[in-house]
Amino acid sequence: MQSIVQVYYFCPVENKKVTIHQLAAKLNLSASTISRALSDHPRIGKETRELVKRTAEELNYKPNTLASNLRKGKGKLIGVIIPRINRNFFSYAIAGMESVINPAGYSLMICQTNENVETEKSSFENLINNRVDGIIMSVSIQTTNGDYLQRALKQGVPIVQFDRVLPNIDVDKVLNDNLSGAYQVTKHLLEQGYRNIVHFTGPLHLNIYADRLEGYKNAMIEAGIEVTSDMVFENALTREEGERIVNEMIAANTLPDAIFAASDFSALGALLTLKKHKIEIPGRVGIAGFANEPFTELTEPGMTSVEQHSEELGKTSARILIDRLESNTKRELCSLVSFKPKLIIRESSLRKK
Amino acid sequence: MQSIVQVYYFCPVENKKVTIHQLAAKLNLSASTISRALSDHPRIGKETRELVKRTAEELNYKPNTLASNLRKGKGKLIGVIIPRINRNFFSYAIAGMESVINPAGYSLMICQTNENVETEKSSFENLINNRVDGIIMSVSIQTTNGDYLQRALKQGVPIVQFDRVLPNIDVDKVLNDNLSGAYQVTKHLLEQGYRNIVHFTGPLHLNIYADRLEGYKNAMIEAGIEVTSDMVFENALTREEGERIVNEMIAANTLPDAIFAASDFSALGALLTLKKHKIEIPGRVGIAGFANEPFTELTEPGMTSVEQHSEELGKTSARILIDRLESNTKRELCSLVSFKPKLIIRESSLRKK
DNA sequence: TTGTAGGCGTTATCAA
DNA sequence: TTGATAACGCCTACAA
Repeated sequence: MQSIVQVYYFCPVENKKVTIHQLAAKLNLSASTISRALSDHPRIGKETRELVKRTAEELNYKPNTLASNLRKGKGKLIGVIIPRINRNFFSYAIAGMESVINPAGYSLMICQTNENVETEKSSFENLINNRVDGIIMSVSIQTTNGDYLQRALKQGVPIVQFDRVLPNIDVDKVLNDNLSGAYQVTKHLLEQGYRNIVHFTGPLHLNIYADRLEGYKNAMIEAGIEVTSDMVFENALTREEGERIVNEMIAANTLPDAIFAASDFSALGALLTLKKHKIEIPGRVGIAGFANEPFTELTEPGMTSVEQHSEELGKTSARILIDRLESNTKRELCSLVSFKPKLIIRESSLRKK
Repeated sequence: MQSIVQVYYFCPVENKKVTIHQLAAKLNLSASTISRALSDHPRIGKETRELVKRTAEELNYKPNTLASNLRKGKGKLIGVIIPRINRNFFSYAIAGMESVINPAGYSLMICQTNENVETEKSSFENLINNRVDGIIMSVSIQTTNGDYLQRALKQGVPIVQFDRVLPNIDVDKVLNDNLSGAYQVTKHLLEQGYRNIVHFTGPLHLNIYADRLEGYKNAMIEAGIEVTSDMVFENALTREEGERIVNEMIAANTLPDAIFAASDFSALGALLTLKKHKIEIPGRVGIAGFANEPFTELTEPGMTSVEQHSEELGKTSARILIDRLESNTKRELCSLVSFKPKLIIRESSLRKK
């Protein structure tokens, strides 16, 4: 990689800041009249309004949202905190939020934590200090408790948690039914004749991984299979971990019948490693992931996974928040919405054809 | 998909907003003293400062950034406008920006336009009205001119354009050398013995597609091959378009030797369609994309593409902007930085082994 | 229909 | 070291 730097001519700056007072002076009106004209207040002459708007345009007036929000006490702004914006699940969730929030006249302030709890806290503070109307969030992998949220809650800033949520905190929550998703996957694997099914999971303080583990266990127990601790791999979310674990299994000659990973990425690592070693999928080992990342459709064999309706989750989260913001009556209840995810069966787990 | 709704108990709100005046009253100090204490002003007693900070903590005081920014005239906030946050290129560019901007004490306000020029304009207005210190942006596919930027520029809000930039607008620019990237790809295909190479491209008013087309043409001409208009497909950026075009080629029996797509997605559509028809890649048709999306590594055969160093682009854009913000001397020049992208050769174009 | 006055929460200036 | 005052730009009673 190489970088070249060139320079060229520049457009000069006129540094005059136009306010409603400038407009007022120019038009021999009062600032309040300008304010009313610009905000389509009813009590104003039609001609005045148009004159003001025209002049504002000419002078390149830009309303100062800061001042306006400060004065009004609030400003149609919603904060979003998520672990990563480049995860399919989250980016579609954001698209869903936008589709609800923008038409309602709000804007979004998006923060990503990169799975870092300190970043999460400071983003949260930042949003609160910027006086957002509400916050929609999904916690990082490192986050174990929500004490830092409590104080904001008391201040009356509504929070909606989605997907990865914290226990013991009374806010609206929008979830996937991870237990059901994992149960569906595991049951499917069992139906395909796999018996010794292992599970790749993540930090179990996070609801999503705890629930997926639970769903897996439920299906196994239902099939009369005991789940022992050596069947559950806890730090197994990344492609690299998936590769590492499968390599170890191959070396130790302990390959299971099937792998159900709580992450598509570790499932990918497993799949690629098995392929590299010419181990047949789904014949010798079946594979299933979770989240239906776009690449699951492209691997060979295609990877069985679980679709989580992320856009719907985003929409619902946004609707609940806006509902709370716009209903003046203070409600005493929180809602808990849960979406049932959908098993997407592909060849990686289809032993019986 | 199904959704269940439940409700449960709720945590009540204490709706008292704490300001520096509350703190002042409580401590029998003046608001200015509180302000100074909280912002670590030098002219303040150590004990007072600690007392104030402790009390602020106790009362759950949150500084009002709006008020502070309004008063100070500015607020350590940088706006980012991009087409889509879930494109690998852009999400890594953002990661790069964050890595520079956060340590410098700024925050990011991220807006995605979904390739819609109206959304782009309103996001832009919104950022300006929120008095961001500067804006880093990449325009949408629909954007053909930057008139709406000019007025903001005159107001002195610095703008850095990256990747997809507009001509005739004097701002700092950070680019990929798309011409070089496309030239490298095409030359590589030629070296592999492909002759009849077609090009999938996008709207040619966008620098990135115009430049890639140019690079492709340069290499072809250099090899003594004339590029005729039927060799260039203009609306060919999506997977669906890639599929459609290749299907038509197959039906019309006009398959080329190789396809160089300006987008990995249309290259993917082409690749999958060829595979479906059992047309050999790279034997019968060679394929190359652009952007090195993660899936290019996973297709079979792996897809040749071009890595664009998006994180570096993001970092550089951020550095240039911050530099401009923090250098008090007004500079008369804009910089133009260009990164040379890197050809990533995979099997989809490797006819000679 | 328009103007006046005051304040949103903070900080900078000046004085004490 | 601290306090009083004014102002950032806007909005909203209230008065005219």
